Amino acid sequence: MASRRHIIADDLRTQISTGRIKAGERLPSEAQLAARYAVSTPTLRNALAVLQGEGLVEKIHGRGNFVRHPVRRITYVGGGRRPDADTATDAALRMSVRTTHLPARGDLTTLLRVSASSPLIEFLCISHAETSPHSLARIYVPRDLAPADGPGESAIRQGVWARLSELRPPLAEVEERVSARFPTPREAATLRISSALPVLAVTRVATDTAGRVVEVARVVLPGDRADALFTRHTMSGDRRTEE
Amino acid sequence: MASRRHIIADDLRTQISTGRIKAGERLPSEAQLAARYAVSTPTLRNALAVLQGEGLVEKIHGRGNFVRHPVRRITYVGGGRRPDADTATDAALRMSVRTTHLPARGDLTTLLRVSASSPLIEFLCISHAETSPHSLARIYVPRDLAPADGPGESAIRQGVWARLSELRPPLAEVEERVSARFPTPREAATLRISSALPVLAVTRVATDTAGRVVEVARVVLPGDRADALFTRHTMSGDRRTEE
DNA sequence: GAGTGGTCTAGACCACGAG
DNA sequence: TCGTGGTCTAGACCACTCA
Repeated sequence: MASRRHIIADDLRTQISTGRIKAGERLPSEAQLAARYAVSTPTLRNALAVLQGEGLVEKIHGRGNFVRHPVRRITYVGGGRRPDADTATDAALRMSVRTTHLPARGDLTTLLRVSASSPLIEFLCISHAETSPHSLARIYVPRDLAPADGPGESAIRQGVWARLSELRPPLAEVEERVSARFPTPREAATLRISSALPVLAVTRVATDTAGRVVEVARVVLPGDRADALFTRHTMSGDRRTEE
Repeated sequence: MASRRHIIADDLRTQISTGRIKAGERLPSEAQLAARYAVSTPTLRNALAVLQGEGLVEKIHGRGNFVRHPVRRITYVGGGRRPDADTATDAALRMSVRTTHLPARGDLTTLLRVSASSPLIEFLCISHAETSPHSLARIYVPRDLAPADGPGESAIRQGVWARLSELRPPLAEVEERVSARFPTPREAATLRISSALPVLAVTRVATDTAGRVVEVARVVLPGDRADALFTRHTMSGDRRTEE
């Protein structure tokens, strides 16, 4: 029942958790490890894939396999009107934003409840922490809701979200659909992760009190270093609808 | 940039979406497909893994690869006090429940905020729809909150959740942490999915108005056929705490 | 038992990163 | 250039399903 990859993964896992291999250290090369465990390279790579999925090991092409620092987990906080995944703690993450004008098409027309070719603005946000990118968000807003084109990239960070929050009727509903899947080749390249590692994908639809969809966001987070957190406070006396 | 597996996956995907291969149909055997595309079996299997991850194809050991019916998606509804993942629509899913008494240990002590070895009850819930199992939930409740042992399995469905809902102070907070990861070998065997397919894992912590943790649930859903849905209604005039 | 997928082998060749 | 990981090959053998 226990396949070889799991036996090897278990062995390496205990070596990591007991500190025999320390965080940040490089593992021996895959060829060396394959020789040590007397398995072929694909099998050894499968064992490493298990550890990657657990967030214990990070592969870097051309350099080697590294033991991950266990702390580095991102938390996407749901239910809000945040532009992007935020770490709960440090705000010291750089974020790059690229703005694109485009017509509505495909799923977006359904989600935003607009007609095809309706003008949209896409904000493509990539946040980095330290060296590696770690979240990708594509945010779509009907163009008439977006701020004027003038201010340029730098103003977006405080600009768009503040305006959407304050100049518009408050949001009535935020709906977030979360799924676990593999990244598209495009997403894998952008996030610099293996396309064999699962990602957490969040599709967020925000509706204002008038029932208009004011924002659709597609957030992709690497599964090995991110969680999504949803909290619901039930006021006392508030009977939740049981349906 | 386009690897062979993706080229093959793209070809099969269009054959499926254009209806040349219909839902429910069996694909040719992997050996036949490998011969047709002139690749080795591992490469062809990688191509099928891509489609599996997209939820288009389901492998059944000893039988073949089948085109999935696109409708069959489960939705886990967050924020509630539901025992398990429910389909939004049909209640025609069988669920088996196994009850186990066990002492608190590991993460559970932290999550439930009880001391180690504190008595717990575990409800292991497996829900089936049609032929295949499609969700696994392990629910942990402090033993003094659980109903008397008497009623037996059959009463649990309406029993536990009704009691927890009504006999106790109402829940004050439900916190759900979602992650994308690979299943443990145990989970893969229970859900009858490949251990190479990502799952959506939800850890739900429910707290009552007295601040006591009354339930911890670990829900595992196959990523290729499940989403989690979280909805937040913001009352007009209700300024959400901006952190 | 025949046919299927699941795992593994022992290499090969290509792409990336660093000196 | 050299060592690294990324992808692929052409088989082998085992486990599962069904007749």
